[in-house]
Amino acid sequence: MKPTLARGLDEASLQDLADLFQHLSDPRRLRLLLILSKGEHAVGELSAALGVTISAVSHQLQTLRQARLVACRREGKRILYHLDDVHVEQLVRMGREHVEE
Amino acid sequence: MKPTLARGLDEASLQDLADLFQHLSDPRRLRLLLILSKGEHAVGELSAALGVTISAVSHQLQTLRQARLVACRREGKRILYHLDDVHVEQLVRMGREHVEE
DNA sequence: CAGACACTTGAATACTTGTTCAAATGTTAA
DNA sequence: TTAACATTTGAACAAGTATTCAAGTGTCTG
Repeated sequence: MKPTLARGLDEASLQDLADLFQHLSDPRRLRLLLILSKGEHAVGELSAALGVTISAVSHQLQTLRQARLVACRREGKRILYHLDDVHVEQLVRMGREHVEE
Repeated sequence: MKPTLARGLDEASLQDLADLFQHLSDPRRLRLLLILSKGEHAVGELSAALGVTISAVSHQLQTLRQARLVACRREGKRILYHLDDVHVEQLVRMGREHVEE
C-alpha cells in the first residue's frame, strides 16, 4: 500500500478535503460544474439547462463560490460564472473513470 | 441552455459519480479510508482508531461496501476490511493537492 | 426616473444523512 | 451447549443541507 498517503493530514485538512468532495457529491452541482467546464454561463442559462429555479441555482453557486470552485463576473445585467479551480475537472474526470468501469 | 452542454454523462452516471464523491465527503470516512489504505483492519480496531462506536463504524463500512470502495473477509471472529478500489487513493491525493494550495 | 430585467438573500420548510441504542447473527472455545 | 466475543442490523432521533417563496439589490433602457 501507500504509506505516504495519510502522512501530514491533520483534522483540519481532512475537513477541508471532505468539504471539497461534499461540493462534488450532488448530481445537480456536478452537472453545473460540467457545464461550466466548457465555458462561462449566466445564472438564467444554468437554471434553464438544469431545470431548477433561478433561486436554487443561485444558492448553489454561492456555495460553490465560497468553496472557490467557481467565480463570476458581471456583464451588464447578467452575471457570468466560470470554473475557478484547475483540480475540479481532473477530479470529475477521475471519478468518471471509476464510475464507468 | 441545451442538453449538449453536459454531453456524455447521463443522469444515472452522474448520480453514480455524485454518490462516489458523497462517500468521500465526510472526514471520518476519509480517515477510515486513509487507514485502510495502509492495510486491512478489523472493525474494532477502526472503531478505536477513529474514536467512534463500533456500531457507527460498521454502518459506515456497510455504506462504503455497497459503493464497492471497501471489501472484507472474515478471519475467525473478526472481520477484516480493506480498500477495494484503485481510484480512491488517486482521488484523495488529488483532492489533497487542491486543499493544500 | 420609472419600469423591466437578472440575480441575490434570508427565513421557513422539507429532505437527507449520521449516530445511537438495543436486539440479532455468526464464531470460537470450554 | 453455553458463554463470551466480534460484528451487523433496524428503528428512532438529531443534525445538516437543499429548495422554495417573497422581498431586496443592482443594472440597463426609454
